[in-house]
Amino acid sequence: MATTTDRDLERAAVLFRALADPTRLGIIERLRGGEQCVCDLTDMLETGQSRLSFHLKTLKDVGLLRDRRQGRWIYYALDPDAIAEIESAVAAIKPSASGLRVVKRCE
Amino acid sequence: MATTTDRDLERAAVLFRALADPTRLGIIERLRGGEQCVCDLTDMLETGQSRLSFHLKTLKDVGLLRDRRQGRWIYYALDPDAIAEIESAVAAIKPSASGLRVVKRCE
DNA sequence: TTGACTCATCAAGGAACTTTGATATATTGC
DNA sequence: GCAATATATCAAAGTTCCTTGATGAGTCAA
Repeated sequence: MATTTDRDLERAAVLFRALADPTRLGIIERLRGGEQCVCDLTDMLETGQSRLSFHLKTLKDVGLLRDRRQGRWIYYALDPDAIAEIESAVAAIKPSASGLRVVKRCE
Repeated sequence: MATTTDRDLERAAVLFRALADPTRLGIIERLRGGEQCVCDLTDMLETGQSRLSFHLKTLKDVGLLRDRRQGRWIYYALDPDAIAEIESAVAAIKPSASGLRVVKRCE
């Protein structure tokens, strides 16, 4: 089991903070089925354009999304590596088997 | 596959926000091995008392920690149910198998 | 090249979160 | 009861995050 450094905690916190918003979770959910252009997301999420753009950038900045321009549209997609990173961050906070017992008390 | 409601997204965002801080992740990491009293956490995390108390409350308020008083000490422990809740929230953002293909384009 | 369209960026205001130091509360031992 | 200890709570200040409306930049078609 690898040890967790301060830098790991920082990175995990950054990822979790990116997920700490219902609008951004809604974006991610809509990208589960594959990439979407911003126009489709705007329709689906019923949100202002600059607001959506802000949240897309937030997710992209931490590596959760990739984007690609095609003509006048820009397509966003989930980055599977970042999703895997989140899964491992969650695995790192799961109680260990030995943790099911009390292992220490103040004397 | 259950559908995700706005309320689910709200709740998931609340959980992720609680995890979006390195100090709180440090607390959780130290509780993986079992419950600890605040005094031990203060020593380990080298942080001010009121600051630690604030973060413990933040984690407890969203259901991630439980506490119990024993004499003059208060012991905190991870709540396994909340950890499971986080795991399912993460599972809900994983790309679906069909999402590996592009399923829709703007025309 | 002009206009329409799609999206990003910027600035300003407001809201939410965090830290700090001071004070309050509960428990224990004397 | 009193003092000491462990922890919570509160208020004030600082910091970060979010929303909104306005503007800018890239692309296409005529």
